[in-house]
Order: sequence, then structure tokens, then C-alpha cells
Amino acid sequence: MISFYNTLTRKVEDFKPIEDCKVGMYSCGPTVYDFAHIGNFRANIFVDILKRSLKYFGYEIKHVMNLTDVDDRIIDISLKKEMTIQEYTKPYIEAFFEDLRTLRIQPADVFPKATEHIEDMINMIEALQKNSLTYDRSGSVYYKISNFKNYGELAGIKPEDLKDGARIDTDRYDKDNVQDFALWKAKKLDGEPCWESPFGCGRPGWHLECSAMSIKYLGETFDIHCGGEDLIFPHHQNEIAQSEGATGKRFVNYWLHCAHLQLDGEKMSKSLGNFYTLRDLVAKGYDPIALRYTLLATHYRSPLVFSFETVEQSAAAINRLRDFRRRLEREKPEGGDVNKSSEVLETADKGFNEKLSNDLNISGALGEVFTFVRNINGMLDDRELTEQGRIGALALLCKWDSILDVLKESERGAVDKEYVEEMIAKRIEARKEKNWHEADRIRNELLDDGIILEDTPQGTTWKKK
RNA sequence: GGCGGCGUAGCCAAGUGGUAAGGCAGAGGUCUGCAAAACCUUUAUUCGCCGGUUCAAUUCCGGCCGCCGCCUCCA
Repeated sequence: MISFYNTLTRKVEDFKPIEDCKVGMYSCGPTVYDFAHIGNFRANIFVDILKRSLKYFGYEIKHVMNLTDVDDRIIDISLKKEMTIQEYTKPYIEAFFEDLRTLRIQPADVFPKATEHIEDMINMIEALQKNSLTYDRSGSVYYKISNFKNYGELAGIKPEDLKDGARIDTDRYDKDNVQDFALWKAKKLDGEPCWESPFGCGRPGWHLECSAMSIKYLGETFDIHCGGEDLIFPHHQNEIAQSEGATGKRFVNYWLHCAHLQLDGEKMSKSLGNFYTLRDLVAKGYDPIALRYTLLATHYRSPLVFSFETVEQSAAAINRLRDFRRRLEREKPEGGDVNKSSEVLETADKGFNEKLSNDLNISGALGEVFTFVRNINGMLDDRELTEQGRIGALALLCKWDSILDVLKESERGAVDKEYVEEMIAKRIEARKEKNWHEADRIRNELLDDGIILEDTPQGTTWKKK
């Protein structure tokens, strides 16, 4: 049984999907006005680990992630650049998908765009109007939160507490109450993109798309909704108000939120300017998979302070796993301790599953992985592992990697394998003649090309640096 | 002002009312022609500080200090 911390109840709860073995989940996607930064990708990695873990435990997933391709910033910038919003956002949508691939984040099953679901949003506004949860102001439509029961429930906030000391409301639109939010924004500027609606020409408010599109693809009530913790309030609270206000049904059963990535003592964010993009890290020579490991290795609800040192440490940890796999693939043990071999496998399998199923305790699960690596390496050294055990160990490692996805090397810099093999053959000759000088020269030459040689009992092997 | 979270070795990071996983880095050793990889030993009498509850607290309670977040767009 897998359990999750549910923001709604503030407790770790056993996960029970609406339909046995099937999970509907929605995660808030990017606003595609610029490149995403690695703080954004912490949330995406979290969702990826969540999805892969659910699959690992046998669930079938339907995952929906929105692409916000219309909002104030997108409109402002595209107007300035004299582009349509589609022209302006397209490269950033493509870059986002490319970054997901680079980080091995499995794509959602559906990536609905806000601009392609205007009608669904209009329908939702009309349902809210029928339920007396809205009011109109000069062509805009607002949600009247005082008419929704339990507003603030998700964040543990009482609406009346928001007033004291709250920061200044900067919204450009006029509302009865500063906490009310726009469902429909009337067109303000010439050339601004807008859609016809019963309320006039305009465009949807930001919160609305997630309600309309999640319900469209996942139904009025679905299992999991997730994102960064900054979305808890007001975004996710507003989604609840909209969805439940329109349908009268429970919107989402489990709300999961991940903590922020920090840099320079603050949340990494675009507006603060303290961010790196994935492209920045790759340009500095870091392996994106080392970043993947960094972002997944800390529990999702703990704050994570970004540093390049941590990324380097992650790279070293990954190397240990990759070296372990290469050793398992290379060695062909004979004999061995049958009982001990199966026992070590069983303990590790069980330990990993227990840790992971407990609110995705990935750090604990990784502890099990590395303990296993040490145990098996020691058994190989002592000739205690059986061939059966070796095959089982490899299978277990691959099973874990269905979640971690760090074993495969990043595709960067092609290697001329024939040349490497040729050099290794030459070096073997030199070593036979005990010409250590020549052997070392060849090894160093390959090292300069980024190839590391290892002399094992099974012969000389190589790997990329 | 309201609400929430965090503080564990040089660095990263789990965890539990019963005496501190794991990774990285460091030191010593085994193996190796030398390396690399691997293994062994070693690195927190101690879990921000101060009290309290308890036979026993890092783990529960209270206070304090430091840091972060949300209440505005935000992963």
C-alpha cells in the first residue's frame, strides 16, 4: 500500500484510487513565456518520481499537464514583439519538451493548451453563474469567494485572516474584494488576443484553465493533483472553488505539493532573478542526469538548496551505480552461497519497496540501493554470489532504475569504439611484454580522450569519463 | 499581522520514544606492474539552543534563536 502526504488533510494517508489500479492525475504545467528553470524542474522531477512509483507498484496512470499559453506576460511581450501569442510561445513549448527529454521526465499523456479550451472554460463560468458564485464588472467576470463554503481550506487559511498586513493588491482589474479572482478578463488593449463569449470579448483567468481542462480529461472527481507548494494558495484553492462550485462534487482526493529549490538563501524564481536553466548547466559541462539525481534524491517535501557541489556529488553517486551494473554484466560467477544470495536480494527488494511506498521516501530507498551495492560487491569479491544471484541483482537494479532512470549514460560526445578496442589490444600486447611504460602511455592517451580503462580479472574494460 | 515548513558529521541526506541509514569528500589497509573499480577499517557519545514529560528524547510538549515559503504572478 502506497501512502502520500495530503495537503488537504495535512496527514500521510493510504492511497486509494477511485478506480482500482487506475490513477488520474493532473499537474500544473509551465507558462510558456520563457525557458523553464531548474526550480521548475524540481516539481517536474517530483511528478515524474510520483508517476513512475505508481507504475512501479502496478497502477495505470493517466497524467494531464496543462500548457499556459495565454496570460498577461505572454500578451505584453508578444504585443511588443508584434507576434501572435502562438508564434511567441511555440519555441518555449518546444524547449520545454526538449528539457523534459533531457532530464528523462516522462511526458504527460495529454498536454492541453489553454488557448484550445476556451469553450470549456466559458461553460464552466456559466455553471458558476448559475450557482451564484460570480459577478460582472465592465465585461469581466469575477469569482465571489465569500459565496463558496470552506474557501481557504486547502491552505488552512481563513479568508478574514488574509486582510491583516496582506501585501498590496496589484491586480489591474476592479473587484469587490481583493481576494476575489478573475474568471474572465475583458479585453483592455488594441491588438490583444481575445475570444468571443456571452460575457463579451476577452480571455480566461489563469486559475480557470486547470479546473476546466482537468475535469475535461480526468472527470469531475479524480485522484491526484500536484505541483509546487507555491501553488497551494491561491491557485489550487481557486481551482477547488471553481471546480466544486461548478459541479457540486469533490474535485480531487489527494493534493501533493513539493517544496522549493533554493538558491542564495531564497526560492529560485524568475521574478527574483536567482535561477539557472537546464541549458545553463549543460553549457557549464554538467551532466543533466546528475541534475536529475540531485533533484530526486532529496525528499520532495524538504527544501533543497541548490549547489554545483551537490550536482558533482550526484554524478559520483551515479558513477558508483553504473560501475556496479557494468561489473554485474561482466562477471560470470561460479558456485556461491545460494541462501545468502537470495536473502540479500529479498531484503533489498523489500526494503526499497517499503521506503518508497512511504510517501515516496526516495532518500531512504536510495540508502537501500547503496547498501545492496556494497553487499553484492563484497559477495562478488568473496565469490559468494551465485550466477542466479547475479542475474537477480541485475534485474533488481534495472527495476529500481525504472524509477530513478540514471543508469543509461547521457548522449554526449560520440566515441570511436573501434579505435578504443584497437588501443586496448595494443596495450594488452605491451602488458604481456611487461612494457609498463607503453601500457601507461596508451592508458593516458585514452584518458585524454575521456576514456577510462580498467583492468579486471575478466580483461580490460573501458568507460567514458 | 495570519498560516505553514526547515535546522542531523567537512558537504548532501534518511530516520526512530530505546540509544544515529546511505551518498560524496578525507585518512589507513587489502587487491593491482602501477592505476581504476571493489572490499575492509576509520570520520556525529551526538541530532540549532534552553527547559519539561518519561525508566529512556534527536524523536513528544513549551520557550528561544536562525533560515525558508505562502497570504501578489510563481513549480
